Amino acid sequence: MSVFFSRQCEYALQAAMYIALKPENEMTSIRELSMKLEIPYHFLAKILQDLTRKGLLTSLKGSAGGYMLARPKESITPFQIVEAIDGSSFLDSCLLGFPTCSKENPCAVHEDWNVLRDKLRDMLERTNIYEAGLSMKKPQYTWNKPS
Amino acid sequence: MSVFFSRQCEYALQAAMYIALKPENEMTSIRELSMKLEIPYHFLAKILQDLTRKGLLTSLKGSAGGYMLARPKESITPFQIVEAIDGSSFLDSCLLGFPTCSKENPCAVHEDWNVLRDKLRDMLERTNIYEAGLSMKKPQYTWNKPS
DNA sequence: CTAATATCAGATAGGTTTGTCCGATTTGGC
DNA sequence: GCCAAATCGGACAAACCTATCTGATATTAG
Repeated sequence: MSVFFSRQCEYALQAAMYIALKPENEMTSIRELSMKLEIPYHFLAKILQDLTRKGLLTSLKGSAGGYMLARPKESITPFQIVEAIDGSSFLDSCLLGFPTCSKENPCAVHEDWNVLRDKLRDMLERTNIYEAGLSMKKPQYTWNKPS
Repeated sequence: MSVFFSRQCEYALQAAMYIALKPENEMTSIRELSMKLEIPYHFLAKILQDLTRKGLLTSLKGSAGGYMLARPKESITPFQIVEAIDGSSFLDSCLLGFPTCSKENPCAVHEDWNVLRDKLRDMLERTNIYEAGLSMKKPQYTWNKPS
């Protein structure tokens, strides 16, 4: 059990925050991301392709190629990344796994889980990947941070 | 992504709550659980064997055999079921998937996630599987509920 | 033009989780 | 004692997720 998100989604979030800290219009290669974030190269490649298809990144082939954000770094939220990779089904599925779970036909933790889920969503939507990247003290992200 | 817990864990919680609503010392068979809760028979069998090995259920072979709770129904929390099946690693792992995440070296959502996780744990620990079963309005659980 | 260096696309391998099958064993009822 | 009904145990299959490999394509530098 990868806590909540899939591995792909975790890697996507890590990569997006990393790219957001780079100067705008500067390309970031899979190689760099893979090495700095310790993510398997080819696996990461697939994920970045996915994010590109979903319109969150733009890519450029050839030497000096790589990826950059498709939109302003402050306009992309972690939630949008999650949505692109894992989808948003966690927002309306039952914690206990009951196929039908509703206000009229609730499971034992239906309401409590609703509250927590909203907080989780809020956490992923009230910030953006740039601010999130800035807030991190991890060395993979601090080394190229503006001072 | 099965929202948070594994399928096995969801089934274990569903089954435990069901058994907790049965009269004490009455055996519940895999067949009954499987049909009422719509859980694959053989898969459920494995899970119940697991819960038995972990000391949460007791089993009896032969006709009129089945499973019952190993301890008083009010003393078993949903959290204990989760712990037995999925473990409790979700309590100390990073939401964004960073291998090392700590107060000194936090990820972007470290503190927020800590708070949510504590609430989640509290939700699973402040009740027991009997109360949880009683609180459900789902027909699978209400049909044999005391009035 | 050529070489080097990127991404792109598809096939494939490995691992884990989910789900199935079957024979063995135990228990209760006749 | 015998049969029916239940769990037990191990092997197996299917699906999904993670990860790898390879050839094709595009771009830049020289």
